[in-house]
Amino acid sequence: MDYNFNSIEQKWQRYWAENKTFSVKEDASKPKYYVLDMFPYPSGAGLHVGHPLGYIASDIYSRYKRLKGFNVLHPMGYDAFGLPAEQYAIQTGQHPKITTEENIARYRRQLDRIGFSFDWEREVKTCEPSYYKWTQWAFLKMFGSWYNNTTDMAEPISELLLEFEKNGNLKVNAACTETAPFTAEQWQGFNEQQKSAILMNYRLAYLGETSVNWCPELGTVLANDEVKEGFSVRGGHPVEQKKMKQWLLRVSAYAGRLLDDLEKLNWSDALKEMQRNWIGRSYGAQMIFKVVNPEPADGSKFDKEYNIEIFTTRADTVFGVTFMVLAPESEWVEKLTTEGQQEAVKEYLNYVKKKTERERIAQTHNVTGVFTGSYALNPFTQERVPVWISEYVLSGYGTGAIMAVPAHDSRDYAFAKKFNLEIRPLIEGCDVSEESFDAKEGVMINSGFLTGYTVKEAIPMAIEEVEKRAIGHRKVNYRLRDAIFSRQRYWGEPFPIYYKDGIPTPLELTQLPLELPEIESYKPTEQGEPPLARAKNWSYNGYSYETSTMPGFAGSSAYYLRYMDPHNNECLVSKDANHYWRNVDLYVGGTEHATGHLIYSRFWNKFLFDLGYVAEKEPFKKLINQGMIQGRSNFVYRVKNTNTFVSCGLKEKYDTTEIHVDVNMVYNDRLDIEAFKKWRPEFENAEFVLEDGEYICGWAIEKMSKSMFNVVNPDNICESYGADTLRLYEMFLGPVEMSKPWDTKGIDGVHRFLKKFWRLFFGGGEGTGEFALSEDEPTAEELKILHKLINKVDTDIENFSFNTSVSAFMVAVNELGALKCNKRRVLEPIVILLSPFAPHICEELWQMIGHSESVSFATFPIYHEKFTVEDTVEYPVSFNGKTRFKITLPKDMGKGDMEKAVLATPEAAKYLQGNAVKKIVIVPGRIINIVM
RNA sequence: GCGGGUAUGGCGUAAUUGGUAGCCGCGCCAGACUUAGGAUCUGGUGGAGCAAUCCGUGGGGGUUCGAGUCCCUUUACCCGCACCA
Repeated sequence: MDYNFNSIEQKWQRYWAENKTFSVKEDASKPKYYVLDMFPYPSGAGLHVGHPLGYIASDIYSRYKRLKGFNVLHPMGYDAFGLPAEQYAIQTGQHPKITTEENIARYRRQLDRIGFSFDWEREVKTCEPSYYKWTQWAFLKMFGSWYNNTTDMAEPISELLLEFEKNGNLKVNAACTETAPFTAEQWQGFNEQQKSAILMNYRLAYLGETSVNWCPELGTVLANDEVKEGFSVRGGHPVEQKKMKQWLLRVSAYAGRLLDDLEKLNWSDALKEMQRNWIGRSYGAQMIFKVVNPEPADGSKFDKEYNIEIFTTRADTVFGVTFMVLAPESEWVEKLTTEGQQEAVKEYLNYVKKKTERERIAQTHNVTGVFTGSYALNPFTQERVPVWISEYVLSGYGTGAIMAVPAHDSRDYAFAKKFNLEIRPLIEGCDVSEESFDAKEGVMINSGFLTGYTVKEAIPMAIEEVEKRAIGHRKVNYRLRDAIFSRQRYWGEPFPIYYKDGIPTPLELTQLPLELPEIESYKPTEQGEPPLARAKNWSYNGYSYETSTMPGFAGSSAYYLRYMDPHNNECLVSKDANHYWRNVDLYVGGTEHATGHLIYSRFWNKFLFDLGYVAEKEPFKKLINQGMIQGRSNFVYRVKNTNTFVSCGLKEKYDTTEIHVDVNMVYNDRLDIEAFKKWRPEFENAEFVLEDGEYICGWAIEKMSKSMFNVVNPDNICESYGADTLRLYEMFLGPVEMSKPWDTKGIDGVHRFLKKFWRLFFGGGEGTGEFALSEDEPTAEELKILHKLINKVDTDIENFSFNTSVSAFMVAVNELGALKCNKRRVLEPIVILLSPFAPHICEELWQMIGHSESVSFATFPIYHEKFTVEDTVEYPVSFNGKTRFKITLPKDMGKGDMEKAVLATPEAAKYLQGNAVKKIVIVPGRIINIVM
């Protein structure tokens, strides 16, 4: 009987669906295990062979854990809000919901064909009101919370209100937007608008006027992780900075915890490092520099005293400050610009404003700046230093102002050189004539009380002195900024907020979900308002709703929680379900979410943890980043101005143009000429110059995409080889974490393995006869093969090393084939072992063996060492590290006896040639080395 | 510029974690069945040499009886961040 994978796979996919084989419920009698894939955005292009790589790996792991007796939660869903569907809607007028539903249906068909063990009853789609109700709910919870730095957690804003009424904000230690101090009396005197504005400074989801990444092409703002090198990640359109009022999430409040808790996670070092850099913690001091009146004669501007506050990690270098620099956007700029410098500063600010983000990046080391006319006093030396403005100081980091120490900071150095400012070295023996000395090492000079100390000693001493003199304080700074949370788009979650007399007011929780209204066109309005402004009769008792929608990461931030209890209409996830499933044990997905989704999700989870809604501090315990599968493109070579194509090996002899050719018409780099002629009308009469009667195509590794004609569709692979072969082959290609090009060539080897395996059940590798298993006792040799395999597969799966497991299966099947072994007691356990990798064929064989239940309910076989351990060991014998001969010795022989046995051999005498033995190194079970 | 990673046959990779380098597969070579089919099966396949043997894990150095594995140094490629004070 032949291995008919098509009918087998259809049969079992139907069986799993009908019997709901993979449906799970909370079950206190079993340990839980939660395996999650990053859910896909259902794009119009469908799946290519690269997409399922991670899904296959996680599916193998899920099935394996099930065999090991775990209650496995393994769900799947769709990140269904997003730009492409909306762009399509703008062009065609078709509702994005329709496009999205069509794409989801296609994804589902493709996924089903690969035989995943998802519990589809738990499917979520972020665009459904029953789902985004809980996205909106979380937003309202954030709106209603503030971050208490003293308790280091989020707390309800109602408690903050009580405190305001009692003591004002004087005792409040919050992560908030800078707010002027006020007393209880003052608070009570504020009107509604004022109160609302102040509270906004404290809320975790807040409306703020900030400089945002504005993408004119897309007509929306973008978060920092959605912008790369001045272009939008989606679409690649230019992005500029713009001041706008936007909703933000106070992610920065959690920066410290997001960084510290990273330690406990079982993620790759690379990914953790990426998050560390993104959060960017630096320890230092905040310090005040007094501004002194430079021009007393016309100094009406300076009737007030100003303090410039700066942040530095190098407080030890304060004696080397020779000037100060403000960011162009700094609020001090206006205050400190003197009469005489008005024109120059204005001109400079204009110049900066005109530059786009892209230009600033391109001209990174272009030194520009202007003098304000003002001077500040060095708090340690009382020296007067000039205050400058320059774009190299960023308004978004620290205080937007710096003390410049050109001798020990390369940027300050470049600035000082350009504008001829003093460079004062502070470290013994350093040479600053050519470049600055940035390293934190050496002994301080010219530094008052710090002179003579090393840099390492001086930094904490300087900070201490700053605090003692009350001119500043210790400070930890983060690079992580609050996440911009509104998008001027249609296809996203509406904000459950309306504006009552200009005051942003939340809907009641019971009024959720606030559904996305129907509109006639998906474009922004003529006035440049978001598309939702077009909605008719869409208001709350006449008060207009917020017209922005939430960004893509809103829906994906808590979906792993929703899977635990997807149909609950009362809460995001019930306490029971959450306390059973807790968090994700294994999360599989790409690295591209390192600084986006994976930060937001952790933040979101921590916030819900603070409020007591979830049991765990971290959402994803272990994370595996699957590599990308690249495409392997094929080329044909057309001789210029002709319709003649030359084979790759001959192309140097002609003047040719390289043309991408659809890889589906190429086999082992050999072109199917007939298919090629039919591919495009212009090639119908093409002529060919062949090599050995064949047309050989050129090739290159490129991104897998439609335009390169190198997309390999998993459906086609399933059609011609079967899903089990596809699954095995994707794993066999190499470690899951590694990026690699797809090459269909090698797939035959894996397919052959399955056929060989199948044949074992039909006459022990011999024939194609009837199903025939023997009940005979297995021999020691056969048991050894089996138990070696059990051990190997078990440890390999635990280590996520699937490629080596597949190799181990191949070895075992080859060996059993050579022995013509068709014994049930050997083959039955192997069916179980292989079932996570190739579930369809294993289900079929399992049934043929005589089991009535799915192999998914089998138990993983137990490894017995006694079946694999030999009584004798063959040792390679080396002389001074060079292997010379082999000797077989009993396994339990003592080291002394082994030495004697080795030295007694004629070979030993030959290689020793009378030399004295200095020492014999014996590694039991491994090697014997004789040192002469 | 800073940070992280990788480097092994013609190719994808493996190596019980410091112990016989090259498992498994592709490709290639030979053979079998058939007869020119991108089928199947068997055997061979790191390099040099008739051979014993020698050489081999990007390059150079080191530790060790022994290094693909550990340390130093250097080169190439990949990824992330990038005026972060």
